[in-house]
Amino acid sequence: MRLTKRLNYMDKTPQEKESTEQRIFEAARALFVEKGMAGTRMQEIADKAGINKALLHYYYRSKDKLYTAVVKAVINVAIPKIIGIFESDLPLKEKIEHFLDVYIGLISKNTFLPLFILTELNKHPQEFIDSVMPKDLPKPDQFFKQVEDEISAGNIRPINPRHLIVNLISMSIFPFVAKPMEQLILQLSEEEMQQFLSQRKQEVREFVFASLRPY
Amino acid sequence: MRLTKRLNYMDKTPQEKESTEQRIFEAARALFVEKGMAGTRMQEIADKAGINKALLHYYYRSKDKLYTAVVKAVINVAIPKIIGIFESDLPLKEKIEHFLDVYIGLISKNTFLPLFILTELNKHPQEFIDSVMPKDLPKPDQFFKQVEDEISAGNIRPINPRHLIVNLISMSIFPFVAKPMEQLILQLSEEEMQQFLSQRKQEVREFVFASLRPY
DNA sequence: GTCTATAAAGGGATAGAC
DNA sequence: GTCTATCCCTTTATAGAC
Repeated sequence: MRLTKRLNYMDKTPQEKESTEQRIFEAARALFVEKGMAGTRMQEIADKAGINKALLHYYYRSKDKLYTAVVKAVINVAIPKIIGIFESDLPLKEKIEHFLDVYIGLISKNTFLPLFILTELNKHPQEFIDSVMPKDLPKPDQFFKQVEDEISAGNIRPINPRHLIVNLISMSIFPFVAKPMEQLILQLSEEEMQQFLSQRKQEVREFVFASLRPY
Repeated sequence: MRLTKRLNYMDKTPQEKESTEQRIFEAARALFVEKGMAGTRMQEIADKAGINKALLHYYYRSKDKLYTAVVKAVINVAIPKIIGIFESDLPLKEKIEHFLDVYIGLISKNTFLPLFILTELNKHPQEFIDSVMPKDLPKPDQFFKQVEDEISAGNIRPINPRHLIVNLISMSIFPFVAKPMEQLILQLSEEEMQQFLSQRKQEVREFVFASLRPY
């Protein structure tokens, strides 16, 4: 029985590529993210991984342990990725554009992921704040300083950089997560909605830059 | 056996206040919203309602029917409430302020609700678009016109009103739903985070108004 | 490591008394 | 309307052969 620790579930060392353990993990990840812990059957995971149910218990002792492994891996990959973008060396406006590019691109292809992470983090908030924070989590300090410099230079209006980050993330992630809700509210057809979402990147960019204009 | 239709789960006619059926519904609502359909046990619902498991099946024939009743009620209350605010008779800026007031107030007390609605709507998007849309769903047309009038009058810069609504909703709801995630990203303590969220109303107001300034 | 077979527990649903 | 007792299918977990 093995219970391998893996920080990044996307890591694939050449030797063990497509090992049974990995196939199990990947199948579990996909299903848990889509249907949640309680909504996923061990049998489904086994089927998707192309192996037998008993093997799941051989590699991961219980459903609970398998689930926990998935949750930790997913969150430990996603959070640093978000922060990482803010820590690049680009100038502020390019950084914001880059963030919107990468983000809106990623999310529109991974609809389930944000909801899964949000739900999970809400279920055990303290656990993750404790277990993830101590690590090598990058800090958005550089971004904060950059914003303050631009304010001092009179290039943008005064603004609390933390709220700016939260506004950016909110306007990038939420519309995709809440797509069906918005479709209801805005009364758009599927095609119109698709069209609407494809405009987001440009619209958010314009909205934010307009807001940052100095008074 | 009864299967009462109730549009608003907060309705309580004086006579049947705290009827068994209502207590069941309310217990089910609280648990389903918090833990989802698959994550909630019929036994839990019975316990919370202070009655026996068999009674659940007496009032609602199956778990599935009970769940469906809850989901429809919750969504049929929430969506019109969101749109309703945009249809009031206030001038644009007051309307935006009113929206932020009501919204940020409501959501900060009901953390689970938005995630539940989003998850549900993502699971059966078309079903709800069909079953909710035909009804008396108010349309945000008045708000759209109002925005266009202000643009024509030169009071605000040109902006697509749909994106404005989505920006407002995103910046209001998301930060509360994603509280633990933001705590990780911004590296704030629980108290600092509480403090941060209490500033949201004012910050979003300022951010939006700054963005709407004419060029 | 991987399988088949089976135990053990969990949980939705119903029967029937009151 | 409400309860107790019980059924029975589903699902997790283990035993043991290969």
